Amino acid sequence: MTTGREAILGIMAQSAEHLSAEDIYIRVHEQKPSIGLTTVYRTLELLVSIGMVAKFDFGDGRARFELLQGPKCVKYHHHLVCTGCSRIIEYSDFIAEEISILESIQAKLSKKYDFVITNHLVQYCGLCAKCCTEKKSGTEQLTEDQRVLA
Amino acid sequence: MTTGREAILGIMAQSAEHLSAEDIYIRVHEQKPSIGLTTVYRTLELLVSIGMVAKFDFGDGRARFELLQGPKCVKYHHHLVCTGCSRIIEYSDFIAEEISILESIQAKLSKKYDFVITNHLVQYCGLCAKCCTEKKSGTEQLTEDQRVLA
DNA sequence: TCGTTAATGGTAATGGTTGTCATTTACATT
DNA sequence: AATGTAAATGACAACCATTACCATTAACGA
Ligand SMILES: [Mn+2]
Ligand SMILES: [Mn+2]
Ligand SMILES: [Zn+2]
Ligand SMILES: [Zn+2]
Repeated sequence: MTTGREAILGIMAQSAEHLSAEDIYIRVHEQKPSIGLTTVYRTLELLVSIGMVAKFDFGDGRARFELLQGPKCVKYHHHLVCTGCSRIIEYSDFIAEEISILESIQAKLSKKYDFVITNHLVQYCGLCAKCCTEKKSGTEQLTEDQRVLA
Repeated sequence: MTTGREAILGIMAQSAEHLSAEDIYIRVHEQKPSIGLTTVYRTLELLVSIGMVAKFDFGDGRARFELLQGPKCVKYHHHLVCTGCSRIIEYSDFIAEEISILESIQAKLSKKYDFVITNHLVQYCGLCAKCCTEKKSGTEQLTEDQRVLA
């Protein structure tokens, strides 16, 4: 354990969730300017490999990371993602009923296909209310543009 | 609908699943060399936007696509992914019990958070039997190397 | 303090994906 | 069939998150 790794873990423990590697780099850099972006990537890779950090892809072209251990950490991270604005809602209301069935299926899959299953991913994708109305008005504007050109 | 789009759809209908954009480009190029990679990307984007094709990220750095409509297409694509060799198993055995609870939760999430939810993603991640043994022996070799150097 | 190994950081390279723009195609109209 | 217009296309360049490289530095036990 080095000072750089401690600083990165500290940032992840106190910051909001779903940070990108660059997000973390910027915050770590503020309090310890000697740390480079490469080290952030390497540390995150290490933390993911030992199961201390989860890596997600929400479709916006960069990976997102969140701490799995420590206070105010939840075991399961199921997400509701807006494909319009990349807003992420981490719901916990209906997790319980999901978990039991997911774990049951995990056991069956592991046995049938001879896999060592380490984790799973559940993600709902759609549009939030704001993006939904924007998309509608956006479509209207597009047809107006087409009429102007016609 | 253009000839290029028809060719791409034809390839996706008859090929194995989980093709990357370049996979599709290579196959389309064989039977229609005039089609470029850019058109493949643009067509896939279009097909995804109208819900005819699903786009997945299995963590190997490139997007994967599969047709959602037509014969031999299933409605739900839940995957078991090996993080070692990127092998993908599309299981269908235990889907039924998943679907009902996922749809129930989708309805609750949609109502509570005011989202229009278009699809969801379920993915189990782990190591297949082959990669699991390789990883163990790989670790042993690594320690042997360390001993040789020591 | 010293020595060895692992970690680091700056920078270049990688590679999937997207942007640009001149040219071609599709298709409705004549 | 010929024509006109908007959409689609393809070659190429640009983008950008991530990774590779390598000389330098930090960690840590002796
Ligand atoms: Mn989360
Ligand atoms: Mn599939
Ligand atoms: Zn949104
Ligand atoms: Zn494998």
